[in-house]
Amino acid sequence: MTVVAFESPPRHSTVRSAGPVHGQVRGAVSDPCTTCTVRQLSICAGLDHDDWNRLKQINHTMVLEPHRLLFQEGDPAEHVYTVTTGQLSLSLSLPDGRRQITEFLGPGDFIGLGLDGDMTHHILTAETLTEVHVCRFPRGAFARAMEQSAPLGRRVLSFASRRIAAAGEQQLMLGRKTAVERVASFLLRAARRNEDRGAPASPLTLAMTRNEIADHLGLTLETVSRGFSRLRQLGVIRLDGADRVTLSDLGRLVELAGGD
Amino acid sequence: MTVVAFESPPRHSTVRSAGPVHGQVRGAVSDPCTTCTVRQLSICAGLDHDDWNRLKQINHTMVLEPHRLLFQEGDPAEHVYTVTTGQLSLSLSLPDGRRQITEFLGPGDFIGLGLDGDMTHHILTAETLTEVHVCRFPRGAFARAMEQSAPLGRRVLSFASRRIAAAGEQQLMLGRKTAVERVASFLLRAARRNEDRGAPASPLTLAMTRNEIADHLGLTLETVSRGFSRLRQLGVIRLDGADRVTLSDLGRLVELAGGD
DNA sequence: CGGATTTTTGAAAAGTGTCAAGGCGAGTGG
DNA sequence: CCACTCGCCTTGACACTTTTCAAAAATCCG
Repeated sequence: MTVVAFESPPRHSTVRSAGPVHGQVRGAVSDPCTTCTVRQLSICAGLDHDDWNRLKQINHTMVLEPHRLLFQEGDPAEHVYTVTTGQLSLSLSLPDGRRQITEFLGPGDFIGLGLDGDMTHHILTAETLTEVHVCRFPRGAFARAMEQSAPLGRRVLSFASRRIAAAGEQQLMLGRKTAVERVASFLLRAARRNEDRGAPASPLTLAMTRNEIADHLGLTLETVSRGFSRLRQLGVIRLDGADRVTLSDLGRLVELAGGD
Repeated sequence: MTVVAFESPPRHSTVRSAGPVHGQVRGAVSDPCTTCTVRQLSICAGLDHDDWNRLKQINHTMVLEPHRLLFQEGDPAEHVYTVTTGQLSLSLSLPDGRRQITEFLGPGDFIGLGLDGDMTHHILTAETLTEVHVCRFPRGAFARAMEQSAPLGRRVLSFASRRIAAAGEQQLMLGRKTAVERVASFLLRAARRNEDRGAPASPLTLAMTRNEIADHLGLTLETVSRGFSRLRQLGVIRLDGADRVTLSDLGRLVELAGGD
């Protein structure tokens, strides 16, 4: 990533440690999907059996190591993906390196839908946080499957709608919340995400570093760290290592998050 | 809008002047569309003639005065709209009144699509800046029309995609740009929007107040004003009154916007 | 023209970023 | 098994940007 020096660009999220590896091979591509079971595809997209029959012919499974790029801003967009295992980040960057992570994705999420027909290149970067398994579909074939199956089309539009709603929340957070409120909001969303998957909300394990959280919350890693410390002092959370967080007072956490 | 006092919520975007009127009648609803011509609907959604035939039966025209709410967060969402004339804002608020305007809309934009089937209530507030004309469609009928017409479906998904892309840009701006960069970005987007409509980019007329711009950029109105002044001092823009802006050096404006 | 609203500008305060040092934990090699 | 190294996290002190509070200037509109 080229770093261009401007007059006095705030350092903020400039990459402080070496960037991720981004070699020729971006992940191992297995043969047409033998590992992608109906259950997995169902996790992917909530598809019914018919949809699966339509899609199973065209999908591949990919396994990516941590800290690999699935694609970058500007790459040609030839595929759509659904995550089955692991977590990754979607981000946008300014020419001088400042980065904004728009979303953390996990099992069940689509990647690469934020493009209509004329847009042939990715507008953001997808990077793995952990080892990640994805199902990959050629864009065209996926679009055709979508037009043949009204339920699939609805599901995709519904996913897009939820992304727009989430983007609005994120904008409210970035534009109007204080540092502590942002950290609290972040933990709250992580907890709700756990619950949506049927997992307990409370002892949650973060797959991302303070720096990545900072790039998501529009803060610096130091401020994020101070946010965690503050919440700990207030008795709202407990930290067992940097990545294990127990939420001891959810009601108060909601208040501290801006009450929403 | 109820204002709840918390410990020490930063004032930021708290409404400083009286809120907008929000009476029983939110706009005059005319008879099934006589004023909505094919051309207008085409502006609305880029629809072809068949789509128009499908939709013309179910749409109404509404005319709204400036500073009226089309709907609010929490209102039941029964309709979808397209704007034919005027401008309005979409916003989200925290319980204590802090507000984030996620988008300014104008002719050709959809309103109310950010909801899937299960979501029956609006998650944001739509407020007119100027007099606004919209075409209104019952949600269900619009959804049915969408499933019958693949082009319409594609167009809606494409619109959703562009919104997601725009939301990403906005998040990058809110999370990572300085005050001056935000103001510059805002002007640049307004200019590009003009160009997209075939209008000249340069002498642009702002329909929104400094306070509304501030709520869009995640700043205070004072900081926005200082941003305009700074850009004027730098010779990048010229101001004829607060709402008429001439962009005298577009290249430099792009640099000042973060170079993107 | 005059009152109200909005915008601009100034000065002080607050919040967050920057720089710097030290700590903790995981993985490695002796 | 322990010491070492490396990366990440935490904490402190200070600087800087933006907010807050206040007042003057400009603009709008009857």
